[in-house]
Amino acid sequence: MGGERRSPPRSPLHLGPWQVNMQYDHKRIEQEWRDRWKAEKTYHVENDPSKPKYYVLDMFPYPSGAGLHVGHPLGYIASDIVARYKRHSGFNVLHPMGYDSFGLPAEQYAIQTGQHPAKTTEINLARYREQLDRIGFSFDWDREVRTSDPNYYKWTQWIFLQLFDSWYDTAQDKARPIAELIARFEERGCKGQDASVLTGDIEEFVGEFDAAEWKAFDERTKQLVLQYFRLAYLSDAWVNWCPALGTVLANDEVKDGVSERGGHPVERKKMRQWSMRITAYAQRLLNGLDDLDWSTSLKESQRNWIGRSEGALVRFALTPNPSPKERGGMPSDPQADSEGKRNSATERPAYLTADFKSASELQQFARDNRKEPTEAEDRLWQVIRGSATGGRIRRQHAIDKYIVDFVSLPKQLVIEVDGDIHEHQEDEDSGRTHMLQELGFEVIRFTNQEVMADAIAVRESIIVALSKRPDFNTTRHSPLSSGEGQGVREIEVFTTRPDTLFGVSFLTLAPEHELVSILTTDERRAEVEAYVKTASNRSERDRQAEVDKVSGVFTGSYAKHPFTGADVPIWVGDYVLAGYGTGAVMAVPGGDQRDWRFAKHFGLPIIAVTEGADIEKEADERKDATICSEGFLKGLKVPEAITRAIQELEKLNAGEGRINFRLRDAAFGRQRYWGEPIPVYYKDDIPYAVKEEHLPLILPEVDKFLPTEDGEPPLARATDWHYSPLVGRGAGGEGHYPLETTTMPGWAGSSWYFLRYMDPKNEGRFASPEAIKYWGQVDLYMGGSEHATGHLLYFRFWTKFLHDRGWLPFDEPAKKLVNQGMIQGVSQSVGVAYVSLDHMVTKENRGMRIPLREGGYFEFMNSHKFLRYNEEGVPIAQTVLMEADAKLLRDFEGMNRLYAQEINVPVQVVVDGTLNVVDYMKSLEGQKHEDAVFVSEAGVWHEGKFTPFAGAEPLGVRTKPVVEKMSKSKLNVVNPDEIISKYGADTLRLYEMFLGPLEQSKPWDTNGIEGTFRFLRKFWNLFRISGDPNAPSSTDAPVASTHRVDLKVDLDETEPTKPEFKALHATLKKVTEDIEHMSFNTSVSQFMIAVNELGSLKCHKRHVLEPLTIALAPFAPHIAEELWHLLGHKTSVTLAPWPKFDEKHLVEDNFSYPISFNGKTRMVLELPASLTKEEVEAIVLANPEVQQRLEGNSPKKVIVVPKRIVNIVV
RNA sequence: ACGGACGUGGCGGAAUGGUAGACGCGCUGGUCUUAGGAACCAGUACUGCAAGGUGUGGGGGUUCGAGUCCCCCCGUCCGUACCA
Repeated sequence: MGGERRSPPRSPLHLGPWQVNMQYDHKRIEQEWRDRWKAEKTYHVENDPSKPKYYVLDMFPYPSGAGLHVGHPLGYIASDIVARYKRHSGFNVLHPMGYDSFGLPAEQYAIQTGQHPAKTTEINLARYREQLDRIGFSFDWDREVRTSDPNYYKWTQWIFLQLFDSWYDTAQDKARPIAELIARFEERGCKGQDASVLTGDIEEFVGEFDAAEWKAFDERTKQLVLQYFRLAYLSDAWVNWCPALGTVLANDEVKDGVSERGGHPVERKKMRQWSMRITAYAQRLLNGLDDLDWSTSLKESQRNWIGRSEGALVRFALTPNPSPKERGGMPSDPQADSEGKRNSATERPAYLTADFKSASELQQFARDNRKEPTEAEDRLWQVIRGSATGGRIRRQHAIDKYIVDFVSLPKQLVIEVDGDIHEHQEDEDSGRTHMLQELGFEVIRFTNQEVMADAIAVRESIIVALSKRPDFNTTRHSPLSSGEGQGVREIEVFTTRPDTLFGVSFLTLAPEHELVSILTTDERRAEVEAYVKTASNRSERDRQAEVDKVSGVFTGSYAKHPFTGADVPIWVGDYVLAGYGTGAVMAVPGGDQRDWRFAKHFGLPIIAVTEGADIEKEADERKDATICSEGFLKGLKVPEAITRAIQELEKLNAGEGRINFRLRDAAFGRQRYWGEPIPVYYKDDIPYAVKEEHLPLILPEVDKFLPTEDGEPPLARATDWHYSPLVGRGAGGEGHYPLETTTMPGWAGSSWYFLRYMDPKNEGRFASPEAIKYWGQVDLYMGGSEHATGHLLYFRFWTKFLHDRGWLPFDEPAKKLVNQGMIQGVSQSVGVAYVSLDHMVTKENRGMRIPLREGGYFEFMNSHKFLRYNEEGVPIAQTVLMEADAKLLRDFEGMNRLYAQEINVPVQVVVDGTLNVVDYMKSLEGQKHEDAVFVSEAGVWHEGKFTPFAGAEPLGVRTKPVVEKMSKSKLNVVNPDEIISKYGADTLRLYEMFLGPLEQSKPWDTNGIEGTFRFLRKFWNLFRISGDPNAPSSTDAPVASTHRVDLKVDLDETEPTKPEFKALHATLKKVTEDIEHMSFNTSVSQFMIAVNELGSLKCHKRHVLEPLTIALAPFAPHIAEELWHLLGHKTSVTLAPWPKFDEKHLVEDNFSYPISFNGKTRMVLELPASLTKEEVEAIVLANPEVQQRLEGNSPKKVIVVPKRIVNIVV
């Protein structure tokens, strides 16, 4: 194998056996140095506190099976240059690499092939590593981490447990151990502020209780209450369910209604689900952005994703008439869990993200409406609440005109507890039961005595009854209303413009809003239900596509305006999103264009709210307008009016200032196999943490990677998926409890990996405090902008959390972040048409004609020569490929029964814009267009034969280049391995950097690479290297042996001349500055300039070439290392100190002054650089050419900027 | 629609408010070669025979001086997308 690497350079100069001029042989050099670096652990990094540290990190790659294309290493090369540069500059540099090796693609592949994902992942990693190794990165592979390694995910699980064991204390504004919350409950219970649950997607909230009540709760109830506070929590939440992938996805994993990976449709589904309370950190995630050195676009993306908006929550009281109380419903219990549909992350005051009633309001409510729940009801509630029955039971829920005791909505099962009242009202009860059955509900009844005697037995009966019911899971269609245990009193809306309150002419509810059915009057019910049904049947995509269509319907009900007391009609409209704010808006057609369009469409009143608005034409959304509404806001500017309106609302207890976030809590459980097991077991259906000493909880073996027949996640297939706190994981039995069967999402492992690199082998902690203190934050984080709202948000969230709990001294992971741009591919496209049979053989018997570029036609005659036949010998449609020339295509499209389009052909079979037909045909063997007819300007190809038009030479089909994303499916992928074997890794590295600014997207053009390759060869030749090409190469010797001795340099040891020094130091200066500014394309240019200059100066001096070699080392490490050793050094160039540039070599005696007249440069005068302004002016004006240009006029003004320019104003 | 980035030769792209087009590709001509898809030399924004003139998406402004700063418009790309 060494022999092959030693193969002679492409054009050896046959000067004789000895002292041959040795040409740059990248294959030999690169292989040799890669081996030696590995053997000598050149890039090994110690945690060495005596040296300043620098942490350069690349975003965690997920190695798919597809392998790298030339776009992938771009960021790695840039970060490697910085890492190497910092090392030369005296820093101890941490520049690690590892793999995000859990994930969906490997699992999908496993399902398809039956192979264990660990195995296919291993293969992918090996291939990825091999490709990385070829590029010459300075990674310390001893620090490699893999998220799927139990030694790694042990700590991912540990962090999960920390989150499970924490709650967010809004007073201290940080996460605290849950024990502190328990202590607080024991001391003062849960009241007011404390009772506020903080979350986006959670739909329940904790009632108030005092210390005594807390202590009286049984263990189960306590645990259920704590669920509402934990940062990792289990709840019934609306999730993005992807049926094709069989799992839940986080919001950032869904794009345009389909999964980001694979593009499968995603639907909204309500599921019991692990979530992460990232919403608690919304404000801090926002604030933290200000101090980060990240690109503005990335910070903007995060700001938009978090979506903070300030405004007010306004309560519109409902007019009495249609309220359920008056319609015969029973009064309700405000202390029971109030659902109040919180999809929003509405907060108050700072970080509270759930909606909740203010204490005063609750009390008032309680006074008005309190219904003492019977003891039996309460008893039963304690045992069936939450998820005790396997699904959620709601209490005191309004159905049609009744309020039932308990109901399971998905199962449409009503549970009634009959006390004395019912016994006296049997007639009425049977009517009620009948009515509920009409509505599709089953009703089961228990007596007070039954419940009091054995509530658990009653629960079991309920569970049995539930299990017999089909799963309706159609909450939004059910004729249900306001939520658990609460009569409808008001509608809450969120608005950013409370100053426009006087312009409210109607309210609009989202079709999914829970008040819709209860507010709908009987005469409007049919219409409203039809509308809601249509709206809900439309997919997210349809809805998005039809944003300009106005639709809606009136419910028949009215609300009261908080200021004027006027009746405000309540409408339903699908322009209101259920998921944002409260799912209801106050419509101000005069101030909001969406409301305006709705009002215009339905003829609703449009009230002017601002001065100077032309409300007939459009709404006035200006934020600097003056309010014109009569009343206390009149004459105020918008910002002042907002403040004033909020004050007035608060006075009336009709609303208050609010901050609303768009950010939702993140779904954390995946119904998949290939991920970290969530270290939780269930006792009595309550999740408990697996003990730390039992971590890692190893991913179990399963027979198949598919869900079970009951739809349980794959982990449920494992036979040993039980846990005992005493002995750990086991097969079950006494004292063993079932373990959680969902696994963590891909982002779990990547949210903290930067910490593990600091101390990757630590068995006692995720990383030692010393290592964390030393390495600290990432100094440079390099990666793609596609992670803006996913990884980078979770990454920051976990860091802040670990900081809160005292594990980290900093609360942001990466100070500086750079997004490398994409390298785009250049696709080559041709036209394709499918010519139908009847067109070919009929058409007035003329056969098929193809119009040609220069006019005229090529005719497929009636010979059927080009027809394709199927097995029965019947001719079928023929594929025709032709030049992707617009005219040609157009002509095809215009012809009957033809279908024409453009397709890409592999870039490998295109040379200089011409498709090599023969190669292409070969690549298509057995595929779609295998027997296509190719029509080019010169003739027609068919079955490998060329039929020329008169006099034409055989020619391929001309292709059209299109710049687009580089991807396998677009057939435009350029593989780095091919580039490396032809030009070497150093050339690849230089060229990728040379292509353009790092952060910009730019197309890859392999043709341009020759320039950088030539540069390296020229640089090599400056060293005048000679040797014996037949001498044994050190590549045949053990890798650790000393460097080969058969090459030598012929350098000039004398002191460099001034121009030589200048060429060197100008380069050192520019390159140093450019690396600091990450402007690598210009540093490569500068190296080229230097080499060109030194070449024309015929400079072969050690004192010039040696520093230049060090400066080149970060960019082209292999050649630099080789030359460094040829210069006589015994240690790696990596250890050489960075050469300092000296300004004195750049000082010129003379300066060529551009002389401009009125700013336009007309001539250049070389003058001594030491001259003062006045001297320059005098000399310039005395110059005859200047005089000639002045034509005797004296200049109005002369501007002299020393060593820069002279400008003469005439 | 909103937010962000950007707009310079045939192409990728240079240019602290100071000679626009560095460097590279491509192209043209030449040298050397059996040959060139090797190497080297020269040229290459546009226009004009030339002197010269014109040029950084368009228009306006600030300045002695604008690719660069400010305002308006046009266009491209990337996010987000009825967010109240």
